[in-house]
Amino acid sequence: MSEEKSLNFIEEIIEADLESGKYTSVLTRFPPEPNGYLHIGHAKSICLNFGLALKYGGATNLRFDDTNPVKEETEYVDSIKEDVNWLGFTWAKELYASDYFEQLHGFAVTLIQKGLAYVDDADADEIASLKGSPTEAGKDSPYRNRTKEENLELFSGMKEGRYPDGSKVLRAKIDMAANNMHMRDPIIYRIKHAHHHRTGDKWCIYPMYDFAHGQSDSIENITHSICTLEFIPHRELYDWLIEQLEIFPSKQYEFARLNMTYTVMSKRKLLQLVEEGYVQSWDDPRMPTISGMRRRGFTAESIRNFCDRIGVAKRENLIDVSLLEFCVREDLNKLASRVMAVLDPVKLIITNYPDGQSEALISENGPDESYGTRMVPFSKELWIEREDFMEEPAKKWFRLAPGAVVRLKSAFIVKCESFIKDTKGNVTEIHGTYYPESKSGDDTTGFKVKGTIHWVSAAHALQAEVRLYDRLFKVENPSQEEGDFKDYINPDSLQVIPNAYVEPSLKDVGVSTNYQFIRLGYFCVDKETTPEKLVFNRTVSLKDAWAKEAKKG
RNA sequence: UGGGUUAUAGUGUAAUGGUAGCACUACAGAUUUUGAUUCUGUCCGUCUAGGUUCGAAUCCUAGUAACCCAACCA
Repeated sequence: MSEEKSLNFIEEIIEADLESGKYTSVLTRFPPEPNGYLHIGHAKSICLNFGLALKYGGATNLRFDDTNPVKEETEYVDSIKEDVNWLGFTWAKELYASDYFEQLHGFAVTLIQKGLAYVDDADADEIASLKGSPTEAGKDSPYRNRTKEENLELFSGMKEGRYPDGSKVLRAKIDMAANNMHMRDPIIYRIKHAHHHRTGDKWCIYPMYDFAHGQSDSIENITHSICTLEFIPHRELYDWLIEQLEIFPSKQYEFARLNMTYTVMSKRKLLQLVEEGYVQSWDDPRMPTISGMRRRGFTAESIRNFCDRIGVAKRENLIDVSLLEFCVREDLNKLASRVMAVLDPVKLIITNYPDGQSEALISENGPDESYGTRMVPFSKELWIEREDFMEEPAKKWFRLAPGAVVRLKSAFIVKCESFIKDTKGNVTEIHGTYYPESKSGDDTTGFKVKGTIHWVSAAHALQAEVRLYDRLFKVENPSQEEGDFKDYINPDSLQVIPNAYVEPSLKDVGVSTNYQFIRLGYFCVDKETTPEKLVFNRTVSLKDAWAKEAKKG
């Protein structure tokens, strides 16, 4: 009696296709161009394509759409494979559109032989001007009526490298007056004397997207070819080519791409951020790239859950990043061990605790026994969070203040007796006394304290660099603002704390392990951590009810 | 101004002629040795105007708004 989850529109199509017997199984594909790193928008597509195959017992190919050699690189191929894998998906076949160059060339020859394609000598500007406009029909190219023989000869010359880049193209012969601009004799092959990351210098003509994508789908017998909304106008051409070529009829379906608040989601813009140094790399933890989010400490599980929750439909959307943060906290809450770290330290001296003494206290690693426990050293001098002390306590303040009492997590109850300030008025030391009978788990005092704060023993603490990340942009939708999207970058998206203190149990941590720094947030070990220097990334803060309360004034 | 696509709480997404539901957010409360988690509750919605129907988010008509299309990019 599981609750039936409603189907998205693509699932409805698939179920209808399966039921009618049109197909007996589904084959999808994820078709990235290897010209950039994958981002959370791709994750939506990956989860959709692979998820559909998983749900309906089919398979998914990973196919690189590598038809433009000047933009594509092996580095990107490698990162894409790593990201898809990390997200938890396994492709049936690793394929490349370039694997089909020979067949694709054959298809082009077929089209010419059928009188459905011609070689055009016009240059880019001429072709564009003859194309007309959305409200105005195009005009035929003067080369449109060449004979099949002439076209065959010319196309063969193109292939053999007899012509320079841009001097000729092969166009499908469809309808220069079509309402759909993509049907006005689209270019299907162009000359590029460029080195291809896989085929090397074998080719100097390359198919355009429209003459590669659908044909590759068809060659692979893809049943449901799922892409984003902006390809809707391409579908007519997609179907036309398959029909004229008389090949396997793959079908294209379009869904709305993901947009998310406070970030940008185009490879072009992300590339700019990297190249112009607004972020340090594609995997900068502020980036919405999969590698950036991974480095930031997001889990694959949480990203999959997010993609599940945002749904699949055809309307434009702008997802609130707080949903992603919710998914991340939800998963990390289950899996992260709790430890103590102090980011903005101020010293707390327990005046009635013996000098030079220390003791190991048992602390739970999580909310229940399954997380286990660890030992944490306690001593006379502790670091606590500056923010946890208020000289003149606000209303509803549960933390430290002159005369106030708090529990030190997993340790003792302390009472603040006094504090010292420097000449600038900054608190430099807080003095307090502790109640020896109030030891955590063994408290016989009967005191009820409202607040519990975290701490680390000054003598035992480890120094660490902690990097706090905030949203990359100051506005919800930077792409829709006036002017350049880069004008809206948040200058405070990265705050580095060079000398935070963390408890000694973190001495030999493994890169990318997730922790909860109690009361502060989820953090993970950055790849730049060395035996000499610990580096943590804040994945996401904890929800902070006090911050809200404080804002009210 | 041609063609295409889409309109349901603040944000997403269901309801396929029959009680407008779910999640996030926001707000309020309970529990809490994390002001976390957990739990409970509250606010808020069918683009507009007509029509068909016992009954319309859903069907019809006319509007309106948003997005996409004129790269030898994908």
